[in-house]
Amino acid sequence: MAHVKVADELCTVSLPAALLGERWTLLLLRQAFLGTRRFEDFQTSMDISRSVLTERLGTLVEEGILRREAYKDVRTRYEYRLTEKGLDLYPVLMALRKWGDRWMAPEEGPSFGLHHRTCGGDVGVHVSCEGCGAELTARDVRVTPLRDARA
Amino acid sequence: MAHVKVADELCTVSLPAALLGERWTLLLLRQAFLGTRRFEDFQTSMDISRSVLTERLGTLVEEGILRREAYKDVRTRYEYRLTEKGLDLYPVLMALRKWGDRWMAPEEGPSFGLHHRTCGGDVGVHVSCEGCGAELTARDVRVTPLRDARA
DNA sequence: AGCTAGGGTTCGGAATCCGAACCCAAGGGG
DNA sequence: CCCCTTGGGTTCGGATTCCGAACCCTAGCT
Repeated sequence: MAHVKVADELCTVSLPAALLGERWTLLLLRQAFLGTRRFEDFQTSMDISRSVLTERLGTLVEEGILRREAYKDVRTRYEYRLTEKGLDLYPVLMALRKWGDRWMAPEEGPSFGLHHRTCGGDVGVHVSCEGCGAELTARDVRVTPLRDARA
Repeated sequence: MAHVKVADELCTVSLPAALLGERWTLLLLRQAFLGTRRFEDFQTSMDISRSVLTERLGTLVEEGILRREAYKDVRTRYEYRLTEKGLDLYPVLMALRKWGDRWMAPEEGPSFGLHHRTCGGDVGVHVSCEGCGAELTARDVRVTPLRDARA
């Protein structure tokens, strides 16, 4: 594997990476998956500045990952909820968590547990071959530049 | 699911998220998985400033995700290679790519293909139950705060 | 002796981030 | 009727971080 070069603007890893690799965005999504929906709750639970939070929520809405929706509490409030596109980021967060559990876990273990709602089993994340079903690591995968490869 | 609060410093999602959510880090890892190893190659392939690259490579080495190693070319050079801890981030990158393929792919499709080296099959990423094997979405998972939960 | 290449470091200016203060609309209380 | 509170923001000045460009150092090559 000799230093494959790809055009960033067209790479389906770098596009999401640029988005999620912005400060706070991943944390914000973690909160969203934990059920946080309101501006105030995001702000206090993550300890982010209000201006930056406004901005991040804004780009996530623009990107179609969150949806801003009015609803009636005692009066009109807004909530930010994951769209289908947003929910589809679940594997990314789970992969992150698996890695965190293994390599960065504090002594006391993870701060919350995740279990299959119906059978109680642990949640796993696996990279596998759609063809033969084998579990794959980076070494088992061949990378083929499809276009725009120069060196 | 009513807005679970967790201490950030102890959460195994936010710890890695803080690390990977730093600008450039995810892109750098993508390059690493594509086989890039040398300072110059990282710099030109990602178009990152040299000072920031030095810094990022430094923190990744500190974190034990990359290893800086001297080797003999025509003379002594250095390369940055993924450690076991680094290689273990593969599922994160794959999950990112799957999502990118589905939601941000340019017209022409992804810029490179990934296939199982031995059977040629597509690479998949799945969140599933370790107990019953069922494929899981966010909705199928119950979150249980294990400690430090306050509201 | 001078040139080149890899791998950095060191600037000063530009873009981001932050905390704190402010704004505004809609109830609620007195 | 007036003031207070709450959610959801916006605005501001100062502190960080980022960036590009220039510089440095070492070995080999010519």
